[in-house]
Parts: sequence; C-alpha cells; structure tokens
Amino acid sequence: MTVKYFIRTFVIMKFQLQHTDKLTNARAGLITTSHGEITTPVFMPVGTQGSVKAVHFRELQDDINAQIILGNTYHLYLRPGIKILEQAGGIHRFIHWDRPILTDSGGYQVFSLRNNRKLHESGAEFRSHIDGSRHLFTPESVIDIERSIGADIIMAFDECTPGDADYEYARRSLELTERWLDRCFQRFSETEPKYGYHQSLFPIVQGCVYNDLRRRAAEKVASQDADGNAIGGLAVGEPIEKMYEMIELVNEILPKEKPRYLMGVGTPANLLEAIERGVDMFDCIMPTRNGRNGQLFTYDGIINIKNKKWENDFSPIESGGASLLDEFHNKAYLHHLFSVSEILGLQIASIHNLAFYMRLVGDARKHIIEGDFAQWKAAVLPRLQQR
RNA sequence: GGGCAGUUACCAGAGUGGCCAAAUGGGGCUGACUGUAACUCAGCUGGCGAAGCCUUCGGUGGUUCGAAUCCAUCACUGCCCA
Repeated sequence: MTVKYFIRTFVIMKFQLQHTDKLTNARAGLITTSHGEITTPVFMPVGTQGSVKAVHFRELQDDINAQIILGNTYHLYLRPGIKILEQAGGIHRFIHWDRPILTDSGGYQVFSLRNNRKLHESGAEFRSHIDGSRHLFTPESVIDIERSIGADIIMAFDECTPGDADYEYARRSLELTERWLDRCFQRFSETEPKYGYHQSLFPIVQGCVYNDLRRRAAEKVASQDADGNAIGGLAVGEPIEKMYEMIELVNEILPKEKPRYLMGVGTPANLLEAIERGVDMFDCIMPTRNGRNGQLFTYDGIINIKNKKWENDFSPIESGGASLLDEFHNKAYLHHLFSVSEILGLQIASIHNLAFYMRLVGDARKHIIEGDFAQWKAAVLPRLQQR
C-alpha cells in the first residue's frame, strides 16, 4: 500500500450550486471535501458497521461508483470500539475507503432501539443489543466518538421522533433535540479533527408531521450556519404525503446555498419526489436490505427475484442496467442463487440495487442540468413503481 | 423360511379412542422491509368456501355412539436369525 494514497490536504467542505431547475426546486450541485468531490443529487450507500453489507469496496468504487458512504456511531462505538478506530488512524484507513464518509450519530438507534434505551435530558442510555451492557450517549460524547471515527460529515445527536407521535410528544422531543443540538455545536467548536482533515457537523430538523414544529426546527437549524443541513424523522411511520409536505415546508426555510440531506429515505419514487422538492443528499438501507431479501429495483419496476416466474427467464437482470453484472447474469440464475441460498445472490442483488440507485440520481442530475427534469420524472415515475 | 420393528400431508417426523385436517422442522408459494439488533420477518401450504362442509393417516374388513389411534387380514419396508 502506498502511503501517498491517504495523504489529504485540509479542505473545508464547500457546496457549489451548479443548476437549479426552472419548473421545480430540483438542484444539481458539487460538494468538495478532503476526500474528494461529490456531485448532487447523491445517494449514499449505508455501511453501518464499516461495511456496506454484501458489497466489497472494489465493487462499491469501480462498479457502483459510490461517491460517499455512511457509517454508524452507535454500531462502530460498540464494535470495533473507539480505541481500535483511533489505532487504525480513523475509519477511512481502517476500512480502506478513500472517498468521503458520513457518520450517523446514533439518533436513529434512539428510535429503532427504543425498547433498549432511556431518554434523559443529559442523553440516551442504551442497553447494548449485543450483550445488554449499559452505555450513555450524550451530545458531547457522540461528537467525541464521531471525532474519533473520523468521518468527513458527522451528524448531530437527535431523537428521531416516530412518525405517529402526538403533538405533545413531538414538541417535547423536538425541544430536547434542539437543546442537544446546541450542546453538539458547543462540543464541536471545542474540539479538533483527529486525522488532519476537516469534519463538518450537520444539524437535523425534527418536528414530526406538525407544520409549526417543522418550521421552527428548520429555522433553528438554518441559524447554525453549518456546512450542510439534514431533515430527519421522516419515513418513520407517517403517511407518505405528509413526508412530502414536510420536505417542502422545511426546504423553504433551509438555506439554498447549503446541501440538504434527507435522512434514511427511501424508495426510488421517494428520491425523485424529494429531489423535485430541493433535496440533495440521500441514504437508505433499502437497496441493500431489500436486495438481500430478493427485491430488485429497475427502471421497469420492482421485481421479487424469488418469485417462481423468474425460474426460466434468461433475460439480463436489467437490460442496459447500471452495473456490469446486470448484463453479465440473467434472472433465472439470480433466482437460482436465492433459492439455494448462495451468498453470491445477496452480493449480486445488492450491487444491482446500489448501482440502480446511483444511476437514478445520476439521471436526475443529468436532466436537471439539461432542463427537463420534471418531464423526465413524470415519464419515469410510473415505471419505477410497477410490479 | 422364522423373529422383531415399522408404514402419518411434498420430505422428515410427532400424535396411540373424542379437544385431529392432524404438533414441529425442512421444502414450496406469496407478501413485507425507508438515518440496518434484518442472508430477516409475516401469512399460506388436502379440497371448496364467510360460517361451515367434504375427502385423508399403506389396502381391505371389523369393534365402537365415535378410529390415524383398538382387532383381523393382506401388501410393502428395515433390521436380525437361518
């Protein structure tokens, strides 16, 4: 391994808005980080524990062409732990990924592990899902951990409010998130990156499905003057139309000159709807998890490769698809791999789905630049959703 | 030729008088999955249907109000002895 490969100049993250669609709020942009550039709209594959499940970094880079991937603070803190990550010289060196990385804070685990944690003013007390041990996450400790992990973009510690929360719960939850946000920025300003490159802290808009809460949250987030801003607490049980409403409302307030990151979303259709409403960044486990469970996303709709009807379909996985594997293998073979539980099936399906997501947001970008995004979206949307 | 054990749904396998269309696995079919406790989870898997009804536990014939379960007999399978 050449040392040169990992030497980085210290670049402060910047966002350049390259094109804005005339008919919609869709945008095309360019993010610059110490680990390279990211064109937007961008989809970020999720690599929770330092691995995008079932996908090697070579495929991630050369076939899928992921521009940035995610890691998770809660999971990486539990295993391998901060000490190992520091000894390794940070997450990039540890996993050998030289492009940008973003870490989620563990705020989503406050939501998804809600039976294993208690919320206090000071923070969230988790019981490890692995061994039941107790761990206290505070805004301060989360920033410290994210400094040690060393991602380019780090997320504020929040409570991801469930989509069906009542107004009172949502209000209190938001107020806690806002107090935590101040503490996150305070700690962030008191500490330095550990590995010689810049880190950006993104605040997160919560507020559930309530207009006044979302508006207020967006104003608070906008006032931080962060390098980028995130919208959280969506696609967590609320009706889909509410999600789109909230994105619209929040994006009227979030600064146009900063990237907007819609956390944890979503389906291919969700992505296009959100891009249309001015979102620049996405992550979601859907292409990988659903891929492992046999669901493939294509421009001709959603297919469940486990279904009997693919048993003798020798057509390509996706004709003209984004991954090299799409033409290389046929549906009958992938169906076979799933029916005999071969690991290769999970790999091919994950690679296909991620490559498809990359292609989708890449095509969206292309049409934003060419000026016919709305037309393209209208043509493509019904096909994406058919089965 | 003799002795012993066995034959249950696609497969394996529980059930040994009514609560049995029959446990549980596997397989099969379908569905779900949105900042990943997920190669996971859910439903269906004799037939028709809403309830309910109909046909099943190797075959046949019995006993009994009632049989996968008890008896007789036949067939087949496995193991052991000649």
